[in-house]
Amino acid sequence: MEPQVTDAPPVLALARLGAVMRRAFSVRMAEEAWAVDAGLRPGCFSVLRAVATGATAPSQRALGDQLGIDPSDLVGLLDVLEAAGYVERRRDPADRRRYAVEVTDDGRHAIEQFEGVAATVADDVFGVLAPADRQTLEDLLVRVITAHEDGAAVGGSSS
Amino acid sequence: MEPQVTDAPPVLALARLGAVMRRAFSVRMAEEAWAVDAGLRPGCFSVLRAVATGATAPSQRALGDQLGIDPSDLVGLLDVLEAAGYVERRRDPADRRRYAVEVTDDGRHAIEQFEGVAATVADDVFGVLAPADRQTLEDLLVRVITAHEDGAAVGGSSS
DNA sequence: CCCTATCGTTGGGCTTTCCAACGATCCAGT
DNA sequence: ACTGGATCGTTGGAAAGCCCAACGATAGGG
Repeated sequence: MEPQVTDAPPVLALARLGAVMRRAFSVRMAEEAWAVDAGLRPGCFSVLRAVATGATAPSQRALGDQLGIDPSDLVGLLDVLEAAGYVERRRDPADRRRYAVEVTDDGRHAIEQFEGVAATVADDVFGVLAPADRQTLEDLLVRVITAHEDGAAVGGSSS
Repeated sequence: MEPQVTDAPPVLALARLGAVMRRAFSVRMAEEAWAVDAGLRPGCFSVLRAVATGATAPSQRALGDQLGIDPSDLVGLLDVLEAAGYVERRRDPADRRRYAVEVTDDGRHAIEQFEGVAATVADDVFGVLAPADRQTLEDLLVRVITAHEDGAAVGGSSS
């Protein structure tokens, strides 16, 4: 049998795979007391890591553009992160409209924690592949993702 | 410096990429009159193609299990597809609880249409890679997806 | 014949995502 | 110095997707 389960352009299938990963991550994270107590949502970790990996403390708009998150949604995510003590909002002295978002030591520690959880999820999803193939897949994915993070919206809001 | 733009387990980044693809597909599909008139939503096409590619006319439960879609959500998607004339719900004579969902000729034609749109989206997303790398990536993704379609829930509702 | 399980369906709740508008602040031109 | 337009963060609400609980209709086993 084997009736062509997925065809050439697996667009919606990949979308579904992404949703599955997000949900799996959310479920695993719900078991971590430190995350639940702080009210951390899945999106918080994307933001936290973007803040930590960026060279300089970015503004919220720069964060939103990089991650493709609407600035209005970023507010709530940063509120949670700041309440948890993982980031700090400081006024940019050069432009007092902006906040310079900086990660704290606790924030860096939290990143290590949740990356362990992410690794578990990745094992569940990519574990079906041989190690070499898995490495190849992850490398290619990172290339695609970083290419689109650099500011190229795919098909959406071209105002 | 070189602060690791994306780390080893790109879990949330892949989730975001999937969301971007879904949205891009939705936007492109909103420009197609035949799709808008029928009220087709992104999920409809996953279902339609699953019905068409399956060997025998599946039941709605089988469809939901295969695609990871809740049976309750499948109802609305099939309602739209049936109203558009792309599928037909026939009572399974052997078990009158079940519907045997069959694709129509119009449905097959619609699949060709929307797969062209999906190819456009795939070009936008994967076009940043060299053709050989893109082919490798798509092959590996298909392998991962099919492996999880065969009935292995990743992290969520494992009863 | 009865009791349990399954199928499709309905309804509701939760989360994420997107969009419009508003005060505060910066910048350019006069 | 003042003013008009643009940008930043924030608020509020709308829309869509996903998941769970419950219900009638039907099938199957004791």
